[in-house]
Amino acid sequence: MARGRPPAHTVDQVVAAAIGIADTEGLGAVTMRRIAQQIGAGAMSLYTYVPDKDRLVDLMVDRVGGTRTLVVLTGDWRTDLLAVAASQRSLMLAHRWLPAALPNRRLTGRNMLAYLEEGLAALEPTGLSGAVKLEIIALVTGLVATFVTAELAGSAPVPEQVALIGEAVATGDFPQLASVLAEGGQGAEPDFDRLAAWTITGLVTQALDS
Amino acid sequence: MARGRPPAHTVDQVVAAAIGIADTEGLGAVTMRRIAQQIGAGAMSLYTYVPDKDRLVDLMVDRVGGTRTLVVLTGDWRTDLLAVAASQRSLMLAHRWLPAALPNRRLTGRNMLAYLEEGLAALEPTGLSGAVKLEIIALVTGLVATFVTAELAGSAPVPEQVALIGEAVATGDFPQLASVLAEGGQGAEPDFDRLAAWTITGLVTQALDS
DNA sequence: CTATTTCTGGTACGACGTACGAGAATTGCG
DNA sequence: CGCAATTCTCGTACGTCGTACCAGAAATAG
Repeated sequence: MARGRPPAHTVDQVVAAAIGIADTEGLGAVTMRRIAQQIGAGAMSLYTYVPDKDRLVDLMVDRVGGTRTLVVLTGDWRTDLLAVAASQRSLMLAHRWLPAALPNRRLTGRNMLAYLEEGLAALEPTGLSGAVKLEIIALVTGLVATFVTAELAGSAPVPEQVALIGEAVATGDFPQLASVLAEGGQGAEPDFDRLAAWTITGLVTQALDS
Repeated sequence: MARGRPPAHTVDQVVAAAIGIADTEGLGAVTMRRIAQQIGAGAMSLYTYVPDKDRLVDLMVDRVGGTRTLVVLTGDWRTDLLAVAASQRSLMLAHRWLPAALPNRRLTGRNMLAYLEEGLAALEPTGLSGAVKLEIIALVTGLVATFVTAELAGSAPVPEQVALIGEAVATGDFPQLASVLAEGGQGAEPDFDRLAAWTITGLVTQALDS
């Protein structure tokens, strides 16, 4: 068995290389040629392991999903769903490209399915329908991505922007903005856990009420 | 005055053409050559009106922002902030590319500043610091984008995915997922207003408590 | 008229994803 | 052993993108 020329690499090597590049240089630096160079192969050889780049990103997402801390369920849906969200947040902080990569993904990987499974299990005590549970999970994932994106962006205003904004404010058309700029205070980091607790429990409570 | 060859177009024409393409064919179809063709110009002529494509997208975002329904403030921050969010949601539904275009934008346009101004005014009665107010506005914008994205995605599972998921489920490793698939019911559309009310109010309440 | 300024758009370059196909490396069969 | 069948490798090449460059066109100022 195992006829034909033996593969010089593996799918996992390809995906791992891609993740490494994304982690250190951002998602934009992940190109077929760059990955190939990383593992010492020709660009076209990658297509032996992966049908196209879009699927490769799917695999990247699923693979980092495998490193997520699994949640031990308590049976209280509030606690459990928040734990799932917190676990997902850690993952996104470890791989900053993840929030940007998530949109338009196919959820076919086993680790993504495991994530769904975990969320469904957490929501089991609510007695909600499966479809609603899935919708809640999608929303929670989106909310976490939003929070993490805000967290990562921090408040780093580019000088160019400050100049333009200052100019616009000088016209007097934006009094609120003017006084905020005059304040100039640094924004305290919002507490993810508390924000998540409120928004996520709110989500589920709404579903239960309707 | 007005020396030199007169411009054959205007920035507004360029931006409007780009928005038209994005509205009908998606953000991916917006390319310099395509826009140029649309207004009957050479691709390179666009660079007379816009420094580069990234700034053009900034201008697109700001221009559609100008069509947003302005909110009449009541003085109650809950009502007013939710009204701002609802107005932003309508905008995103009218321009489905907006949620995808929003990340990494420069907030230099007057309409974006007007949006911030409106949000700040809505939050004025809370007495929160300017920095925190801005952070809340950013989060609200992100939440609305998340909800709209979920809304637009609907539940349209691709057959290919269903097959792969069914296969994985058949292993018995995902019991929750299995029973959801067996259910097969269609998910009721989540009610944006109620979700927004809960999550956004929660956001501000948290800020007030800390 | 001429010099100056400004906009136009063809050509071209270096990225990108990837189709194609010749060559290399392996196994199975005679 | 030789030879077909199979499978992976990767150089070349095409069509796309954003956009640098620059010669030419069209206007005004003197």
